[in-house]
Amino acid sequence: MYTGTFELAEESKPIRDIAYDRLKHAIITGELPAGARIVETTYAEQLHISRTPLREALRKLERDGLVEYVLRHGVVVRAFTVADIEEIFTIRNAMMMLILPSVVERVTARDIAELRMLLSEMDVAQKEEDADALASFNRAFHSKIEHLTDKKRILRVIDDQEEYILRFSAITIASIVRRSKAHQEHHQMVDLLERHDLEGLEKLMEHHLEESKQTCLAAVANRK
Amino acid sequence: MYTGTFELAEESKPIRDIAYDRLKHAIITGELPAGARIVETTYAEQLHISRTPLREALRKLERDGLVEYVLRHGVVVRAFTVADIEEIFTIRNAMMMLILPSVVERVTARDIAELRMLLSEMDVAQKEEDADALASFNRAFHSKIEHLTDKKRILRVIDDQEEYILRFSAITIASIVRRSKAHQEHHQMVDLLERHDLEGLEKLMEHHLEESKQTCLAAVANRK
DNA sequence: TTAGTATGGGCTGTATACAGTGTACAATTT
DNA sequence: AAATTGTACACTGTATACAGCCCATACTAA
Repeated sequence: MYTGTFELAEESKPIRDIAYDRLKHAIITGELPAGARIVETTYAEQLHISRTPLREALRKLERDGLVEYVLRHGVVVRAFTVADIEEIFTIRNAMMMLILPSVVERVTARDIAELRMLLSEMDVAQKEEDADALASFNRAFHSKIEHLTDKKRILRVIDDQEEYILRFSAITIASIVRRSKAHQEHHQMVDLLERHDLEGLEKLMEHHLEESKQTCLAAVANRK
Repeated sequence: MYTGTFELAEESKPIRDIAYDRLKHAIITGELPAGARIVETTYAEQLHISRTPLREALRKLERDGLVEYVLRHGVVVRAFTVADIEEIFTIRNAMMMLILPSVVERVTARDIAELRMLLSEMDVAQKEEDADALASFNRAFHSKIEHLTDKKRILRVIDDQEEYILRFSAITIASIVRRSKAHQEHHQMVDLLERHDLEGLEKLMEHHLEESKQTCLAAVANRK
């Protein structure tokens, strides 16, 4: 019986999806570190729900690859190796190159305006060194660009891969604040988009992702 | 943290995974066509299981993108458009190009022998025009080559995409029987692998996948 | 000690009960 | 007849009960 334990709106979604979001968030923020075992009864109690919707959430996380299922042992948060990061960025970069033509082709003046709006907010966050704000704006910025494509399936692959590295965003963004070059690159991207300069954008994006990967790799190395 | 030990042996799978496999198979073979609604009670009864494991299977299929969940309406088998096929093959091809270097590097004499064994079985199936046998051998052949890589995540993306087009394999394989050139190409692939000829393999694979895509597209068009 | 063996608790796997919502269709009204 | 309301039914959403496995711990025997 759903007694309104989740007062935080989202009435439309089933509890299992709320549980899914919560668990995913916990994994991404590191609240649930790699190797942590997710015991159904414990988390069901903690979220004030029954095991049924929680288990359905776990099955989704399992297919996402965020947790690993061990027969008759439940699920465990999966660990990440350097090789994983390498592959994730390889995939992401390749997919990005596949969608960029459609992005450049489809971008409108309105999109540019919206991106510039985001940029100005990022300027502030950058100046104030507000890492949290910058993290969310950064994600929104990249997401907005990617979603300009009409290649839904490729986009899905990108989003999927992005999910994995979100775990390190807290760390990597902190260094982006320092590396203001990355922020300059965001401005350049919008300029290139406005000029529909595919080739320039390809080069810049590749460079940008490469730098991002290096930061990510450093973050993973430091974690040990 | 989970530090215990557990049996690595492949024991009996949970019912939910059996249900998952069954449903996936039903979707792939077309037994459950696009648009078909999967009613929990009906299928639970049919598989002689309760709704709980069935629902967990559905959550997996949902994340796979094979079915679509509608709030308070259950799941429906998703449809495929021509654009979907285009994208799937675009992704598959790009990912294939990413793993081929590692495949060429890692392939052993033993692998070549095993592939040749598969080929000889395919020769028979080809001669006897046994489409079913050829379909499974064809899949095994490609799977074997792909799994020579050590890039597990990229491989996963390939496998995921492959899953989608398996639905059309029955149709496409039938035409492969006619197009014996595709079968010749399989022989060439092994030869190129044996010679560690990356460039040649890249070209051949790209061509092979392109032909496969065309057949698939034709199959989808005919379905209407 | 060391190995082998009970045994109890914790947790997963599955079934089932029940609540609540949407839908189809009949009944009623205009 | 068209629109509206009422109502039963079908199906999903969630909770809960219960069985069985697995591991830890304790206990026994050599």
